[in-house]
Amino acid sequence: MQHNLKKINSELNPNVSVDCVIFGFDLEQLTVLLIDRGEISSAFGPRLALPGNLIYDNENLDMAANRVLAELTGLKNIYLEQVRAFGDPDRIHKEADREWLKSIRAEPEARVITVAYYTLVPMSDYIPQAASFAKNADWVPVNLIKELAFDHYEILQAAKDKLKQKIKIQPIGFNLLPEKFTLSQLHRLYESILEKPLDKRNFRRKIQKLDILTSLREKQRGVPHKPSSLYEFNEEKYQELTQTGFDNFGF
Amino acid sequence: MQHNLKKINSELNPNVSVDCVIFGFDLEQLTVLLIDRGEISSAFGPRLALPGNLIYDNENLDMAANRVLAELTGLKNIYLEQVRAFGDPDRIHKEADREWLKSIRAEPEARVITVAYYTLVPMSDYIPQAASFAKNADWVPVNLIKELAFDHYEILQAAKDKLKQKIKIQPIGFNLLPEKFTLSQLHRLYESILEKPLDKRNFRRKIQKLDILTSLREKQRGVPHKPSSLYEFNEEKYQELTQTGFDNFGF
DNA sequence: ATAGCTTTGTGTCAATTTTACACTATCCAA
DNA sequence: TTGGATAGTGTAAAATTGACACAAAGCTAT
Repeated sequence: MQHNLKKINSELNPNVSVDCVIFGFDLEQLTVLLIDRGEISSAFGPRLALPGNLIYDNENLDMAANRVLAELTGLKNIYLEQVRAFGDPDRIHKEADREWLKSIRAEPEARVITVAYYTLVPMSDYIPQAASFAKNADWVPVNLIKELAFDHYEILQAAKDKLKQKIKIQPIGFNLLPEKFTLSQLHRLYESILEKPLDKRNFRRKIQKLDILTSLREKQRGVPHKPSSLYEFNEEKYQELTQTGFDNFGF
Repeated sequence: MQHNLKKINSELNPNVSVDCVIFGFDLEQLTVLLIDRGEISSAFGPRLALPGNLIYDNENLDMAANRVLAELTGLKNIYLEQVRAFGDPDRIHKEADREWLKSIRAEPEARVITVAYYTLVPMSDYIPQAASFAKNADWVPVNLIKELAFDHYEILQAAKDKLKQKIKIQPIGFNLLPEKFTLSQLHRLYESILEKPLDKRNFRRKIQKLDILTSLREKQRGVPHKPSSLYEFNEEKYQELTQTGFDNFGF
């Protein structure tokens, strides 16, 4: 066997990982999919972490993010957008994190930079109980998160910021909702992403003007108040819109 | 000597590099600072590349970008903003690039992901002739660039896009101008960043309303036309503005 | 000195967009 | 039937945008 400077394909690269910030929306608030790392770490610090892992030497970053996400949650073929790279050499400094890495990595002390991705999925795409292979992933309301493993809290904040920006430029929020939804739900969604209240009437007017909603002849049932009508997302118009691009959807 | 899995501090990390997109403005058009790689590569492909290099294992990415920039151009203490990571395993596929790497790197075949940064500097901060240590860096008008080494052309485009976005949200363009400048120069700057014409009167109106310019009692001299008055950038007001944040500076 | 070239600097009006704001309608539960 | 909850709706004032043209000031060449 020769000098092994040139790495074999399909070998893990000990220096580069990807982490995924998967946003959901429970119709009340923004949530994010986190991995419970279990007892090993709980004695020291936060049990929760973003789904992430080292990349292989022969895969590009986008593919790696997709693979890791699939491995940890079963979510497949999700379009993930890059947030940015995080590369503080000290980003893994908590004792619990070091311990945990020892249990799962060949080179736990290697310096790792990570590339963060984010995306939006309907929460129904991932249901914890049903995902047997999932390593204890679960949705957690973003507001309740006070700390995470490694520098994942910082990553989460960066992803939130990116999302805030993005939603002003593209109508991405729809990815978070079920097929049929109400304008109020959409309204709450925007408010929880932007973290500020939006005037109801003005919001509705603005959304309607985008002309990407199809009003269904259907209403909510069983709610203890006036039922709201349901809408669908008009994919065709949406495509047009993102093609031509619209500069300003400022809230 | 022991098994050397744990890397020594201050060792180059063969897997991670940084590249810097340094924008300037020659009062006519947007420019970018490129390194001439010289004859070694010219037989095969583009001689020009972004300033960049591998990071050390013990430095964070932002610091690495700053160090590399200083080493290659002498520019110091520049605030660099991250664009994103680029990690296609095939991003170094041109023959010329491989040859060049062999001449400067210990592990030329290692898979490298790179983290791109960008910033804006007044062109007067870097003057090629004066920089003896600089490895043939020079300003090149962005419009003239058709190809670059590695995937640097793609990186440049991504940096341009980021800049376009950013300038709609923050008045960063001022970093590119000399201390005293005219509104026409600022106008041209915005046009060349946004790559579209802007109505002169409307532009001026909008800028003035920001209230971050101080009109000097001074005019251009020696120009073969009506001299324009010079302005200074009012740092105090600017700070206020970025603090409070302004959502919409849409052109 | 003057004619010609070049760029600066300025205002208005119409159309659009934004903001602020309050009451009735509809369903369920008690 | 009443009370509680949320849905749904319009308008007027203010601010912003977009389109557009001409006189003023300096230099140069004659």
